[in-house]
Amino acid sequence: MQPLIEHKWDLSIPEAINLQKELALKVQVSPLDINSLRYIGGIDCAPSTDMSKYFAAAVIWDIHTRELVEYHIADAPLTFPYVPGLLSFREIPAVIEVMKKINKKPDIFIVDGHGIAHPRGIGIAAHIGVIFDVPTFGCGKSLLYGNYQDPAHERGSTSPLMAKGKVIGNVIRTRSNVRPVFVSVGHKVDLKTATELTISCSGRFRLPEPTHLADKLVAQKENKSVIINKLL
DNA sequence: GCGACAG
DNA sequence: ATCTTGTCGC
Repeated sequence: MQPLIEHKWDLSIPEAINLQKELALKVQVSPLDINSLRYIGGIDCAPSTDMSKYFAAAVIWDIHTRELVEYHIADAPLTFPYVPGLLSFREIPAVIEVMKKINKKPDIFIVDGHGIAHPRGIGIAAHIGVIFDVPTFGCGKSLLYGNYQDPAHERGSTSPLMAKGKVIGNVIRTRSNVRPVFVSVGHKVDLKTATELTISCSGRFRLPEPTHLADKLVAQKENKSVIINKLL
């Protein structure tokens, strides 16, 4: 897979913010039938120990068999600082590299991070969706933007994530009595479908299976040879 | 001006 | 993201 929209990544912070405002205009929130989704992509990233580069892991998980069908890892130089709201500029260069290795294009991608639940409406999940023009949504482990009431403690409970009087995502309890995850649309999908998919991909862990697997895979970054056994 | 602040 | 032990609970 290759990005359809290409732009510079070595930008100053003000330039990056302006680019986000432009790209935010291209974000599409549209209905997507959950029954048409079988191959679910999962993406997660992590910096190298020496902080000189960033690794990105991509997995493809079959929601029918509930098994991993493909996985890859890649890296790219780390050039951008961590600034809340500008995570895309640190991680997407590595994501572009793993995407190049994907053989079977997934029906949708779940990205570790936020979608439109972002100060300018374009978190990393939305940014990836826009430049690759594929369905994506974000599943973050903590809050970046918005307000919410804690959802009930039972698995499957949800509570709307709000900002400026609008619903920008859902806070979802994927496991009973465990901290919830923050789901927001990225591109070419609707919140209801993203929410239902998150719940149907979860159960064993706090994170939905695709993201959980990508998380475990990227954690093996520096030793990428002994991973196969431990992952399957 | 004072907090908040994905990974 | 990462530095970190034991411990509580399903």
